[in-house]
Amino acid sequence: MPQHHVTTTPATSIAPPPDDVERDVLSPDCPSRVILSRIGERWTMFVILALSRAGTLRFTELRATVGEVTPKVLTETLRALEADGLVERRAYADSPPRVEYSLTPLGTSLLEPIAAMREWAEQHVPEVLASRERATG
Amino acid sequence: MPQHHVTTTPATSIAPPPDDVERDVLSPDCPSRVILSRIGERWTMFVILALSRAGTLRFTELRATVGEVTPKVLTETLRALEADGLVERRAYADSPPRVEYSLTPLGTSLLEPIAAMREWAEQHVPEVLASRERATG
DNA sequence: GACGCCGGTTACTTCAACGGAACTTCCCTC
DNA sequence: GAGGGAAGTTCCGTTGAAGTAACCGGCGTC
Repeated sequence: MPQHHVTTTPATSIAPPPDDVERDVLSPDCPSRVILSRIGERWTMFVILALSRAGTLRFTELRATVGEVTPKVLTETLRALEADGLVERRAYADSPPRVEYSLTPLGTSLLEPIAAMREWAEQHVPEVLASRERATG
Repeated sequence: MPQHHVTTTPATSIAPPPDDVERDVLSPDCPSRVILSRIGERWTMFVILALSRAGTLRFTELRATVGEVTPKVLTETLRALEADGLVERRAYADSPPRVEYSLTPLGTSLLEPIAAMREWAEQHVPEVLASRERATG
């Protein structure tokens, strides 16, 4: 007895022609969403910042910088960054194998907006955390 | 590199005292991670941008702007943003109920780094997507 | 007195991210 | 020929965000 023909979640087409901002941010191709969801992933920022300071790092060096990422997850992170053109992977046919990772120019250019976000974060996240605590803890 | 008694996966405490950048970005309280993982969530940017343009919106207005978010998820998103002090929720004892959402000053201040990120995204995400496509598609 | 609206809630399911542990290949050294 | 090191891969399990679908409570209207 679906009294509520409220179509619980229909809403398709109840929206007035949404302007570009709203539509944009919902699209899987929305530029902001593409990049924010990438750098919002657990280990992405770690890799980018580590490479930005070191210039070039090998797989095990990246891993040794923090003892808590498993090789599987680090590989996934690096492959994603490589696919996005943000990180370059250079493999040498040495033995033992040697693979070096570094930021591409594109990856380097991302450091600027990241810095802006970091600045805001360092200034304001204490407020955010305090507010979060007030709301139940 | 003196220490190569590096065991395969334990890695707890093999890391040399990491400097602040690396340690920081790993902490759950790392300012950057706090804010990036918040705005990286599926609907957060939508809410922030919609409120920044409209000033104030009611629950159903937010929902109507795009017909694809369920009330449950929108509620969760708004509650999280409210707990973080980024969004303000004002409920009126009217009938039918009326609830208005708007950005707090803190939430408004976040628009600036978001704009920087959006600018980068609009300039460079096409490259990212092209690169992604090259890598298998 | 059922209907509909608003702003939700509750219960269940699905999916991708993340994590743990062990195994692999190639070559080198002991 | 045992072991080691680099850079992974494979299998499996957990978790949490997101989605589906349905229900609710006050109130004003028909």
